[in-house]
Amino acid sequence: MAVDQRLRPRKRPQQSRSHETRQRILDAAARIFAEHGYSAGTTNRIAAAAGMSIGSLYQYFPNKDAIIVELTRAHIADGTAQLHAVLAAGLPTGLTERLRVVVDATVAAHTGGHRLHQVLFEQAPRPAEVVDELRAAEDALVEVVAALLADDPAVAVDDPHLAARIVVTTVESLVHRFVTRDPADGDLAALTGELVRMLERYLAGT
Amino acid sequence: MAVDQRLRPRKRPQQSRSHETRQRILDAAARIFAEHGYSAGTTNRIAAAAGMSIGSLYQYFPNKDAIIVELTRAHIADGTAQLHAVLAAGLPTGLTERLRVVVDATVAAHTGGHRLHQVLFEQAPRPAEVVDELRAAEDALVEVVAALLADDPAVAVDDPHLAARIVVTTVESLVHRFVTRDPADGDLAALTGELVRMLERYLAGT
Amino acid sequence: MAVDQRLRPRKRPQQSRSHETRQRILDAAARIFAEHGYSAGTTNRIAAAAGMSIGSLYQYFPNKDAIIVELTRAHIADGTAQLHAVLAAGLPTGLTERLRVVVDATVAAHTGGHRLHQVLFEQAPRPAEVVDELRAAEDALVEVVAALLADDPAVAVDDPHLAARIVVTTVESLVHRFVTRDPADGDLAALTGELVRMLERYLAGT
Amino acid sequence: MAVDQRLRPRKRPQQSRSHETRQRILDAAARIFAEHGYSAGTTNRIAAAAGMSIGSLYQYFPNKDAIIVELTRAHIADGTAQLHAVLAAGLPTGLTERLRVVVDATVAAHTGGHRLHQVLFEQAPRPAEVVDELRAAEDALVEVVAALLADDPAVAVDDPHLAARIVVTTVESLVHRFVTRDPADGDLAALTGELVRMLERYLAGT
DNA sequence: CATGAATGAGGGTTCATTCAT
DNA sequence: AATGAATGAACCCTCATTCAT
Repeated sequence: MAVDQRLRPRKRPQQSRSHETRQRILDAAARIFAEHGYSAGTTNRIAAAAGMSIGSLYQYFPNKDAIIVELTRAHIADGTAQLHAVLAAGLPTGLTERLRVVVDATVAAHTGGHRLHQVLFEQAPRPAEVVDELRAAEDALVEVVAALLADDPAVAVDDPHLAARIVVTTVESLVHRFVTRDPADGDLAALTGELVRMLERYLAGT
Repeated sequence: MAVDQRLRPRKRPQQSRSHETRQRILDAAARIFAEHGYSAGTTNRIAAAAGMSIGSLYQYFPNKDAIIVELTRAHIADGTAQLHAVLAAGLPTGLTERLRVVVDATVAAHTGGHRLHQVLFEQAPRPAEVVDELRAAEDALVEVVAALLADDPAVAVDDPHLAARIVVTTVESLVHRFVTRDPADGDLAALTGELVRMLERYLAGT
Repeated sequence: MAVDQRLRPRKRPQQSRSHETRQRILDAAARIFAEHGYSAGTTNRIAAAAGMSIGSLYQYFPNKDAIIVELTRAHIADGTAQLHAVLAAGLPTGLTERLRVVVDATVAAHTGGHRLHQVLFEQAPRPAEVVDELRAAEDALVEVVAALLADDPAVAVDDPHLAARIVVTTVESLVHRFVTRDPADGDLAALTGELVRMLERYLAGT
Repeated sequence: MAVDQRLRPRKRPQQSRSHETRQRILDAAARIFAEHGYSAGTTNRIAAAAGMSIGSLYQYFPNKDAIIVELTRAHIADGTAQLHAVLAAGLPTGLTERLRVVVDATVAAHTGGHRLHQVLFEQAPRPAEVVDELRAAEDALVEVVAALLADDPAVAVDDPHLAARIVVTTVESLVHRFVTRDPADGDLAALTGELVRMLERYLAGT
């Protein structure tokens, strides 16, 4: 799995100034992509939004896709961090409550940024590298959830690992669907409520 | 709901030859889009793949998006037809068996064409018209499933309609995920098996 | 204005049939060019408006510009005929009245067809051939007017030929300007009235 | 009267270099349009004639018509400036002499650039914006001439405003005609001479 | 003669990327 | 480092014209 040469950052953040500039570009890119979509989110527009020249932008990122990659990485990291924060904050005791918390956290992670999420995960070309990272992040999460399920006496599943994978995937997929498909707020509540119920029954077994 | 003028077909198949040519273009477009993605799937490439000049292509479709729309429509029609065929063939009696059949049909509908599916449903701009059709097709399916659930004594859900929506969405989303994530065949079997189990437990209630 | 079927000969001589088809094309072209302008007046549109296939059109005219040339020729012939008709109908006796009649005839020749006139004389490329014909027609007209001026005792100009050229050109140019520049009807009357007065004073001398 | 968005210049001349480049494009466009006409005056040809890439051209003008607009504006400004220079230089006292000066100035304004003038005023699509400017420029000129006529004791017209409009239009139209019709120099002199005589008699009245 | 599907050069325009200043 | 003018391949699409049927 050779690292794609084209995507390697040109410059290491040797100085904090440099790091700030990178961040300014990423912030601008996030705004621009969310507003214009992938193909209309031109590098010139991003540079303008970041308040710098296009030439400067290319001193921090070798090409447009490298920006996308960074943005995606940050997005993954954010999601992971948010979930880990929730887990670290201490989960409630009941299974239902736990699921509720996780689903809500996922909804929160999507809300507000789902336009960018859409660009990142639906429109932009995603290099194998990022796909791998995404998979790794998900696998890590599955691992954590599997452990939780194994420890929970209320859970009755044969293969906690498989169950964890289904749960994680289902939450992620459905929440994305629900959030993306411009539902009324009431709808979203009803759907997430039923999602929790489905998972609960599944995990609780007969 | 006026039909989007930009997307109107240019030529009615006045001759059987004409109809074949349209189909040739659509087939070529499906191949090209699956291979290159939406933006790199250029009209010139499609024309070349269809073995005709770019001018000819534009005699049959007014623009690139009209091709996408047609492809999407065909895709929806295919899926719908396949599912209705399954339902018409007579469902088995047990709940588990029924779910198994539906999930398998969905997997079959995805297999082979998931690259195209990805382009159609994730990358390409989708005009409101198609979004509406897609929603209508899904709503119709939800209706059918809701009726089935309401009639089934093994099913214990409060709101069959809501349950049907969750089931349909879950099957669709997860199967797409599973198929897209190039899993080994064994994996796919395990995942769909567990998916069936989840839905079964959900619907059977405590 | 359908010709009574029973009265039409069953078979026409090829020549006249061919002639009618040509005319159908020219009529259609006049409509299309007037409505769409030169470049948007495509040969396909013209063929469609003439109720025939594009292939047939090209059996009567070798290319688009040949149609333009024919149309221009017809336009010139029409204008000439109209003016000659006016002259043949017998001019009034007074100089003012005569000028009035000529100006009105020119306005009439422009009115209604000025969109086509514009296309023919402003947008379309005009081959040298047509330019020459146009000049010849104008020269002939100048000749006629010069003779009239020479015979008219009320006219006091040194060089009737030169005066005729100025008169003809002025009438033609200004009427075209007035008609083209979307004037209110009142405006047009005032302008043509003043135009007549200018010419009258010019010709009457001190 | 909102400025047509499509025609807004892309770049303000932030550097003097930039201003020169704009001018280079306009000069090249003037040459190309004069030589090839509007539709055959392609942006690529213009860029090539300006010695730059097509991309550069589009950094300075958002589209082909914006170039036409700019050229037209410059043309109008030139003509206006020339005439105002003549007026400011002090008109001669006699009516004939004054007319002579104005006609000569108009001829001078046309000479050399009449091919471009033809493209600009006959072939190219003219946005409402420019039409308005053109009309405004003409109206201003009419105003000035009307004042001159009203002040001149040798002038005997009922409505100086209307007379001024006729005079201005006539000079403009006929000079354009004369210059366009590639006459020998002698011809041009004779024609403009007679034009002056016509206007003189018209204005002097009986 | 009529048809209309097929052609493909060429049009205007965009945008990621480079490089001289 | 920063700038932004310059680049040009590539995109989508049009339309006059041809030619097999």
